[in-house]
Amino acid sequence: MNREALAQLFHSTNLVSLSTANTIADQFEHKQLLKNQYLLTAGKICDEYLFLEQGYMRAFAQNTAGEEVTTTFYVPGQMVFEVASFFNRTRSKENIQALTDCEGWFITFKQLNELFHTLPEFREFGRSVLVNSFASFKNRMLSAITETAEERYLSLLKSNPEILQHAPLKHIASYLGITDTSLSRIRAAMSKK
Amino acid sequence: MNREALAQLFHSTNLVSLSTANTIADQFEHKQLLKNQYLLTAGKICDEYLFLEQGYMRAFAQNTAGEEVTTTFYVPGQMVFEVASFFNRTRSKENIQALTDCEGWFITFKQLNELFHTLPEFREFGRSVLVNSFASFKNRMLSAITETAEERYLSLLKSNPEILQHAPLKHIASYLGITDTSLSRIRAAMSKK
DNA sequence: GCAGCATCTTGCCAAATGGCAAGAAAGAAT
DNA sequence: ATTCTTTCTTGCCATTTGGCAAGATGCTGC
Repeated sequence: MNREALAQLFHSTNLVSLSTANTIADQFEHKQLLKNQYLLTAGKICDEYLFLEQGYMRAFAQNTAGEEVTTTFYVPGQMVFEVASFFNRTRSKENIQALTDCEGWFITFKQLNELFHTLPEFREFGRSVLVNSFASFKNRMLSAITETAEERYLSLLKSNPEILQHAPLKHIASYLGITDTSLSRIRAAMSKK
Repeated sequence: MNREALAQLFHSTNLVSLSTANTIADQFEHKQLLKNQYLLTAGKICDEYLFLEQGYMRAFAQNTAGEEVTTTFYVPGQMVFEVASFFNRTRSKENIQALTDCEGWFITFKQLNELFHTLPEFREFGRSVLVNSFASFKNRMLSAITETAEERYLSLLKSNPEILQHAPLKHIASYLGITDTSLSRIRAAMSKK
C-alpha cells in the first residue's frame, strides 16, 4: 500500500475531506514488524499511533497474579496504540506485539498533535477512533460479565474468525478470561454437537 | 455549588486556565434529579454532558438474556454521559439513572462542540475525560476476566465504598458480574473471617 | 530426519458460581 | 401500626470453570 491508498482510507471514513486525508497521509511513515516483535513494551511511553495495514497483533498486560492476559486483538484496518499511555504520556502497563509479520503506517504523538492543530477535521477522526474503541470495550465488558465462556468464544468466532487462525490458544483463552484447558474443552464439546 | 466553584473545579484539572474555566462554566446549566429519575433512557440520543456534583448514579444496559446489567457507577466529581451515543449521535443502548437525589451541571452536545471550537484548551479536558474513562474500563475488564468475584468485590469496596451505601445489592452484583445470591454469600463468608 | 520445545487435548477431581425457593429483614405507603 | 413490596440471606443441589499432570500433536532449527 502507498500513501495515496492510505489517504483514501482516511477519507473513506467520511470524517475528513480528500485533501485533508492526503495531508495527513503524508505525515505517516511506513512500518514493518516481524512476527513476535514488539511495537510497545510495558514501562515505556507509547509514542506511535499505528494504522495496521496487514497482519495481526495483540496487546497484553500482566494481571495481579503475574500472568499474561491478552487485552486486545488487532486486525487490519485498525489503529494500534495504547490509549492511556499515548495521550497521558505515562508508562504503559501493556505490551503490544505482532502475532504475524505486520505492515502499517504510523505517526508520533507530536505529529498527531500538530495535525490536530493544523487540521481540526482530523480531530474528528481521532475522536472517532477513541469513541469506537471505547464502545467496543464496553461491549466486551458486558459480555465478559454476563455470558458464559462458550458464548464469548462463539462471539469471537463470529466477529473475528481470522484471529483464531493467527493466535495460539492460550492468547485466545486469556482474552476470553478462561484457561487454555477450558477453551480446549469448550471446542471439544462444540465439535461433538 | 455555584458557577464560580464549578470553574475552579475545571481549572483544578490543570487542563484549562482559570479564565477559560470561567467561560466554560458560564455555559453549564444546573440540573437536579430525584432518586430513580432518568438522565437518559435506552433508545434516545444522549445530549447531556453532565458534571455530577452531588449524589450517585448508575448506567445500565440489558444483556442478551434481557436482564439489567449495571455497567457504571458514578460518584460526585465525575462527568456523566453515554460516550458512544453522545459523540456518535446514535441511540443509546444504555440507561442512566439517579440512585439518590442528585445535583449537577450540564451542557448539550451543540454547546460542547461550540466550546471545543472557541476554546481549543477545552478539547484537552474533553479528551482527558474520554481517555481516563477508557483506562478505567480497561482495568475493570482485566479484573472481570482474571479475578474471582470476591476479589472484584473487595476492589470495589476499597475504591468506591460509598457506592455500597447507595446502591442495592442486585445492582452491585450485576456490576460485578454475579448474581445477588452469590454476592450475599460472599459477604456472609467475608464477615465470618 | 531428529531432538527439543511449544501447543493442544484429556482424565480426574476441586472450587467457584448459579438456580430456585423459602423465609427474614428493612422500607415505603396508607 | 399495618400492610405491601423490595431487599437480603440461606439451604439444597446443578453447572461451569479451574488445577494438575500425562500424553499427543505439531513446529523449528540443525
